[in-house]
Parts: sequence; C-alpha cells; structure tokens
Amino acid sequence: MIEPLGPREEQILHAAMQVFVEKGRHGARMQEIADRAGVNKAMLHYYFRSKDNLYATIFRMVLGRYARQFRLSIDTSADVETILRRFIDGFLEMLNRHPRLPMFIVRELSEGGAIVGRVVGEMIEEGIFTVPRTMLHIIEERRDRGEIENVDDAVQFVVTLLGGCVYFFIAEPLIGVIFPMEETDRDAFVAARKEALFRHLYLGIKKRGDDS
Amino acid sequence: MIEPLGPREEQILHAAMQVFVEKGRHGARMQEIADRAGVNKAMLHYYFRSKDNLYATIFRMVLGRYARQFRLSIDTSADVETILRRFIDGFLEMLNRHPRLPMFIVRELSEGGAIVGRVVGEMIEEGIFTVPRTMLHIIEERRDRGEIENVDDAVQFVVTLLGGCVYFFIAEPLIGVIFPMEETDRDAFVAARKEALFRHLYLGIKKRGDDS
DNA sequence: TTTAGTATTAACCAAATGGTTAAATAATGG
DNA sequence: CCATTATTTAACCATTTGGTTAATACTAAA
Repeated sequence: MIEPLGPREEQILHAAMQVFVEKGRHGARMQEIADRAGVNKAMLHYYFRSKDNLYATIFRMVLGRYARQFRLSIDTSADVETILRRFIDGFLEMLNRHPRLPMFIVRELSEGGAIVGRVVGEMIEEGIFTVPRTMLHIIEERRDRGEIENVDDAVQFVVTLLGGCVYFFIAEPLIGVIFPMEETDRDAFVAARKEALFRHLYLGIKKRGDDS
Repeated sequence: MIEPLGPREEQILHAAMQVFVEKGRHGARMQEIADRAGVNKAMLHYYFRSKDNLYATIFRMVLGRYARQFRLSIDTSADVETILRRFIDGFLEMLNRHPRLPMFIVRELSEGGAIVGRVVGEMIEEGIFTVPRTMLHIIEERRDRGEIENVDDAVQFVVTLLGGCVYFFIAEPLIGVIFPMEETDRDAFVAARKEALFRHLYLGIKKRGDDS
C-alpha cells in the first residue's frame, strides 16, 4: 500500500509541509514550494497531480503526526488524576514544540471543515486518531465507577479539556494584547498553563473528601 | 469624528461583512461584494480605497459588535458564581447567534495576528474591549477577598474560560466527527455546554464547604 | 440654464498563479 | 549500443483578480 518515496518526493513533501503550515492552503505558492525543494515547479505536478492533491497529502501527514504523538500520552490503567495530568502535560508539550499545528488545522476548518472531517473520520476508523474518544470512555467509566463526580456529560468535559489545551496556541497574539505580561516567554506560560488547567479541571470533578 | 454613512456606503459595508465573514480576507472577492451590494465594483474603490482598507473597516466593525454585546454580560457587584454563570451564558448565547464570528477572528489571527493585535489594542485603550481584563480583576479581587480558592494565576483561569467558550465554535466540524451525536442540533449542545462549562470551572475554584 | 462637483459605469490593465507542453536529458533494460 | 521509459526543464497559457480610467449621468447651487 505504502510505496517507498523517492528522494524527490521527499524533498517536495518536506518543502510543501513547511510552506503549507506557514502560509495555509491558499497563501502557499507552488513556486515557493518548488524553490524551497530546489526543484522545477513542473515536478510538483509531475509527482502530485495538483496543488489540492499535494495539500491533501500534507494534511494527512500532519494530522498523522499529531495523532501519533498525541496517543503516547495516555495510560488507561492509572487513576484519573494521573491520566489527566499526563494528558495535559503531553499534549501541551507537543503543541509547544509545534505551535503552528493547531492553527494549521483550524485554518482548514475555516475553509468549511470538509477535508478535516473526512480525514479525521478516516483516521478514527483506522485507529490512528483515538485519543479524544479514549479519554471520553475513561471519564465515563470512572464516573460510573464513582472515582469522580460532577460529570453529567463527559463529552462536554472533554471538549473543555481540548479547548483548554489548544486555545492558547490559536489565540496567542490576542492573549498577548489582552493580558500584557512582562517576561512572556511561551515556555513559562505553557508550564503555568499545564498546572493551572489541570487544577481547574481536576478540582471540579474530584470527589469531595479526597486528599490526594 | 464619525461622519454619517451614505446609503451606498452602508449597502457596501453590509455586503462586505457578509462576504468577508463567510470567505475570509483572501477568499472574499471584490466582485462578489459588489454584486451582493448591487453596485459597480469600481464603487468599492471609490468609497473605500482598497480591499485591505475595506477589510480593516469591516474587521473593526465586527470586533466592535463582539465587544459591545460581550460587555453587557458582566456585573461586577454580584458574587463569583453569578458573574461566571452570566458571563458564560451571555457569551455562548452571543456566539450561538453569530457562530462564524470566532472563526472570522481566528482566520485573521492565522494571518499573523498583526491586524487583530493592533485593533484589539486600540479598542482596549478606547475602553470598548474591556471584558477579559475586567473578568481578570474580578477573579483576582475575589480570590484575595477569600471568596474563591485555587486560583494562583488568574490569567490562566480566564484563558481557560475563554477557550472553553470559544473552542466549540471553532472546532465544531471536528467535534462532530470525533463525538458523533444523534440529535446534534447546536442549540442543545450549546445549552449543555453552558451548564457543563460553568460547573467544571466553578466547582474547581469554589470554596470547599460552601453549599450554594 | 449654466456650472461645478459628485456619483456611476463599462472597458481595460498588469500582475500573479496554477497548470500544461514539447523538447531535452537521464536511466534502464535488452 | 539502441530503444524505450522515466525524469527534468524552460517557455508558455488561460484565468482570476485587485485596481484604474476615461467617459457619462446626476445633483445642486448660482
């Protein structure tokens, strides 16, 4: 199914990913991709039929990375506190390493969401994009088991969790203006974010009377 | 300062807002704006010098609405529970009425955030875009007063709050795929979201021992 | 009614851009 | 060494699109 990519194809994909992630689907120029890959523009069409096709390929790749790194950070056997902590840690860590990733996806969502929906749907079926649902099941099960409380609707909880993780990386310039901070390096903010997000979410669902 | 707009200008602005919000800055076509306004394309340039200029005008307008409707939902004299509840209610209600709004802003953010930053900065100085900071001050003050706890970093709390409100409207197509729901009308989801978001956030900072 | 400024239009333009093509240049296998 | 196929390139093309312009209609004051 997956045939080995020739070196040219890899060059092109590498360059294309850079440009698409930076400039978005429409902002990206085939010429720029070709230049960065050190290749004639016609080669892009030779290997990948069209811009849309190239973009779709890149989109899958990016989302695949996202999902893979993402999946590592979950361990269904631990208690909710640990699971939540590790998830937030791992997710924010990954986003901090690839801060443009959320925006890349959101940009595509802004185009109507058709591609995102389809690709993610496929990846869910292929068992690649499993984390959000896994998290959902964990929360539901632990609630039923009585380990946590105040989670009538686990979907809502997971949405809040995801939003809490991702929002900063989308709205960063806005947040910088609204809350001007002195020494705003992103690393420090993200570190604080990990801790705060965990506390705000966990303390809400933690069973009263627990002192862990 | 604000001169009354002629009817032509209003027609154009109305159409431009529609098209820009739908298609984004780059996706929007001057011709389409002209058509929807029932006006010759040259008129757009006659009244508003360039596409960028027209866009900037629209962006300010949109953000202004956002801020105005937004500000109504805050009442500094109430207790934190009420403030939080009203804020979430009001904000989500507004977003539900204008679901494309967050994406409109985010799309511009994806372009680098320069415009958003500048405009929001100006609006903050003009006292139009005050809610997030107001919320911040309220949280800090109430924490110091001992009304709530577990809020080491109020900025983080407000970011979580904003993200929790906005995220769904950005990631909606994605969420629909990840968590397929039977009767997914948005109104119901948003209603549930109001309640859940409030609980998750408030229960985390509520003073233990309170039974309100 | 003349005049002077304003509003409006159709036709036009230059630049950008995704995509094509025909010819040239490697590779590859017989 | 030849033929056939795959790769590469420069030049070219059609279309889209923001923007301009010069001529025309409109309006209101003098």
